[in-house]
Amino acid sequence: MSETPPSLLGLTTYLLSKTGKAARSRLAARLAERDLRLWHMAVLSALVDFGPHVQRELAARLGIDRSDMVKIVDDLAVAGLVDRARDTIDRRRVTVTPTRAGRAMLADLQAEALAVQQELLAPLTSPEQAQLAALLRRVHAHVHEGPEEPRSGR
Amino acid sequence: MSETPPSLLGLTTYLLSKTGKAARSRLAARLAERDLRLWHMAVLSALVDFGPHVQRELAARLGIDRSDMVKIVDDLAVAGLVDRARDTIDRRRVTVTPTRAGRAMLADLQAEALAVQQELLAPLTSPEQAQLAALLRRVHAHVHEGPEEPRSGR
DNA sequence: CCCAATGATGGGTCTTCACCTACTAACTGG
DNA sequence: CCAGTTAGTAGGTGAAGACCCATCATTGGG
Repeated sequence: MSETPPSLLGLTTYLLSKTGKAARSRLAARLAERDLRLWHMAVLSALVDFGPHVQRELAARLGIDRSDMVKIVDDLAVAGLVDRARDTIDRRRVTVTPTRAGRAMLADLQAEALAVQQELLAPLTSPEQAQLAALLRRVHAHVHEGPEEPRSGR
Repeated sequence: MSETPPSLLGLTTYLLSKTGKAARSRLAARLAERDLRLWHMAVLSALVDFGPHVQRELAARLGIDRSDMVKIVDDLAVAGLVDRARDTIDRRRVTVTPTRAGRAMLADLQAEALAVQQELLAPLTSPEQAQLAALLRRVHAHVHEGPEEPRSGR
């Protein structure tokens, strides 16, 4: 009765879009419990993986506008998850560093992400989950390097 | 330099979210060239797959609000892709039927979706693409039956 | 010492999206 | 034939996202 049209289920594009949306919204819901959004997690990940960044580098790495990065970093700073420090040699720059609380929070968020993942991929066996991850990783790498369309007109 | 943090790449949740977003936005861009959006395609698919629907059934099947469905059907009707007809025995109901142009358009859109799919999944071999589709189909079926959280608060 | 470039901000706009309400026309059961 | 319910419709709301610009402090080159 409430079946999805088979025409759509035959399109991988559609499946990716739908399951992706489910993944995003479920993870976002978990983050929201801690008053965080996906970008907050992305920023924390970048800081922990690659070490302290100047704000501008952070924005460039994650591909978002630097004025938006300001707000994200601000949220994280207020929550005590990162430290913002003026660079002593170039006082225009602000170096962002993860705090201990920030690292702990990231570990927490990663656990949540894994929980969502288990919930989402429940019907797949472990090797299948790994295979899905491997395939997606390759697709992601391909998509990420050749974004094709910077932004469709507004 | 603009690498994505490995912590994120290790999370299937993240990969799904990202590739899903890429799939959605690319397909949406193709549809936009015809002044259509994803829901328009979904409605056409439902009509062609399952035959004419009363508007309310359409909304229920696709899981969207009936007031939003009104606008989608209206767009399609204006574009000549569907016919709206008052039910003769219950004149409150409006039966929506795909026109010949609507069917042709859907075929067109499906071709576009396949093109996007080829572009997106280029790094994968054919059997790998099939495998990805099969895995995603199972995940989608699972996600779709147990939505868990109807809607997180607003 | 001045000027152009740079980094961080704050502010604002413009969409999209999901949801929700109220209203009208029409049907149905008592 | 009246009351309550249902279908479609119009409209509004609020959040989220991506984008863009003006401002201000700072720096570095000439």
